[in-house]
Amino acid sequence: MLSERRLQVLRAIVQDYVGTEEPVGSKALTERHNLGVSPATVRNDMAVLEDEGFIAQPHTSAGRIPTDKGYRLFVDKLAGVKPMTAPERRAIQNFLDGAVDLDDVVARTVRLLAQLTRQVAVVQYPSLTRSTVRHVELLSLAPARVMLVLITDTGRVEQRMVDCPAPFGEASLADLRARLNSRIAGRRFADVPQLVEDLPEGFDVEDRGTVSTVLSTLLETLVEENEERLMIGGTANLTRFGHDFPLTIRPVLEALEEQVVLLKLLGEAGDSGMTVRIGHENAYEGLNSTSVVSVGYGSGGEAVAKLGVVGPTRMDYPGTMGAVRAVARYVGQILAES
Amino acid sequence: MLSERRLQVLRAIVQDYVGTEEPVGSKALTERHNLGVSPATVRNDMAVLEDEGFIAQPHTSAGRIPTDKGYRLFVDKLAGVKPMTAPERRAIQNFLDGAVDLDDVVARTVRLLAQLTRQVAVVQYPSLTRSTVRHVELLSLAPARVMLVLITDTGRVEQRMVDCPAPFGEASLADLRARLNSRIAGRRFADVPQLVEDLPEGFDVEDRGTVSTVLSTLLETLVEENEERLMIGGTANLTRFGHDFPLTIRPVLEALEEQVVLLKLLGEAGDSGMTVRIGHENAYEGLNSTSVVSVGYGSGGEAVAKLGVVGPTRMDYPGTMGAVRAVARYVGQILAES
DNA sequence: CCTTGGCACTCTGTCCGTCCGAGTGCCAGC
DNA sequence: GCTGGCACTCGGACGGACAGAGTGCCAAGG
Repeated sequence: MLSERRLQVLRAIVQDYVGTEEPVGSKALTERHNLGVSPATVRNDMAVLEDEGFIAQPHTSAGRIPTDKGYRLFVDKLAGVKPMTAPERRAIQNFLDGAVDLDDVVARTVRLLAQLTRQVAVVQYPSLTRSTVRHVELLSLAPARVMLVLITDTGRVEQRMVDCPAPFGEASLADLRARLNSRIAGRRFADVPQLVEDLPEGFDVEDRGTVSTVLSTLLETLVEENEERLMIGGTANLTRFGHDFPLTIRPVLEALEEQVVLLKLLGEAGDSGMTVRIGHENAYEGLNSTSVVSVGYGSGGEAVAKLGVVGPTRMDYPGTMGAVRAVARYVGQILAES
Repeated sequence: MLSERRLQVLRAIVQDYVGTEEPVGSKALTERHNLGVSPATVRNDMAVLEDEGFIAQPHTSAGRIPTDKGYRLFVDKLAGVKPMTAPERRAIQNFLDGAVDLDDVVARTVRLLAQLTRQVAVVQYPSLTRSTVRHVELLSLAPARVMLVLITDTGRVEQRMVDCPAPFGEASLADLRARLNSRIAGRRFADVPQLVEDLPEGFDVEDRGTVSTVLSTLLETLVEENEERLMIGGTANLTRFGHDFPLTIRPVLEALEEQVVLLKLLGEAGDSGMTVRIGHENAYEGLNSTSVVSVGYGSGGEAVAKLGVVGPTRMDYPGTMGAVRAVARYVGQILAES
């Protein structure tokens, strides 16, 4: 186990490196933080920290920089979450309050997060699986063509075109609409399949084909759209990444374009509380030099989706975590109100 | 007026520079293109081209690179549009054919464009102004709460919550729904306001307030959502921009985040045919070192939105223009089918 | 009048050697 | 266990020399 002072040294190294982006040496450390010991002592501590794998030197006779393992320790043990100041909190609330619909809420959240953390923000749309059906609407567009519109309690709307095997009268449509809604309105998406299982049986034989088609499209929508969507922003902040540009930034941009990758990334993060994935802890290779800070958010006590930021491993963890947490909290409030 | 050979020299300079990214000199030119004259002659021609502002040298005794004006001339007079090959066209069609809804069409188009041109792709969602109403649906969510769903002929769906001044019965709602649709279904958005102007008059006094509220929300939707949306992709291609990275790439990323900027950019482009804006021709400063190639697309003969790519001024114009044109054409077809 | 080969000139990028400073590891002494 | 001292290493900056690419200009030739 590392002594208290060695932990302090590590903390100091992380803080300085995050600030200056330059390898930090023993002398500079003792000057900026009053550790009460001489550079020589710090050097000894650094040697130990390096042996243990918490820090490394880019080349002989350069200062030390934290390793992923070093950041891990820093996040777990040495750093708290820096709370937002009151004015910041007010600003967040004001900014989010202006949103008019779900898209707008998500868009504003992305902007806000990117601005607060000066990093790349990722916000997942509230998931369908955990949300409930508010209403299902069926519209007849042509004799054998129906549009299915699904409205969720989070304000999300999905629509699908259904080509019916046989013409379907207005009366039957109204009937189906009524029965469908009485069964599934207010219910969770996950429960829908079994709730509608025997629905076709109540209809005339000639309509059953169409009813089944509509239902299977509905179920498809639930599953397909479960491939959740997300929105990203603040990519311009990538330019602050480092000096060895193209190489670092390219894979990150590529990862950000692949929603699948990002969704997996968020999915792997723990369900409750804030998750910080540092460098190589990220399964996706392109993000091996980045850290991902994410947290769930939701209208009630339960998380319906996640949001977070992607930044260089060399980031201000306490500040970033504070911002992410605060934004998640306020977004949850906004969703609960609407 | 420039002689035929001088134009050829300019064309050769543009082609070589686009290929190599390096200033091109007289000797290299005569070697790669058989102009039938000596380097010395080419030098004279280059001096003239430089006087006229078509090319420039980064520093004395370096080769020449085209100026914005040079690219302009190249695009207008010297280069055609390179048509896609048959396999490419098939690939485009196959890829777009798999789309399931409007979002998917747009998403696929963005990917495709980015991949074909290896640049940043921008696709605007089909505009509401020029499209027509397919159906308006009204759902009663609570006694005094109505959800308005608007479906366009391009498959776009917009929804709005309406808080009514007074409770509104199901019968009245059905009545309104029927009257509304009979008036505006199939009509252009621009015509809707006057078509519904006197609609409240046909209702009972106690319902008129609600009807007006619903109508004004509908009109708002038309206007508000006219702030068109767009999707971008291929930002990873920005890493191929140039060597002087952060400075070049940053403003571009910023511009891409500002949908307003992009929409204005597309909006300024000519309505018919392909538009190429080169370097400083772009009003937005951050894009002064980029070129934007855009074109309208639509389901019928008429353009309902635009798509295009953003890339370095040093781009393969014929190839890019060919790809943009081909994609626009196929997207139009897909929209027409659905 | 246009083209051409020749020539002197001007830059830039690169290579190389030198030097300085920051930082280290180790050791002896407190 | 801390500290000061010391020798060592290495990377980055500086500067001069050099090669190469490219130019502009000029005089000669078609």
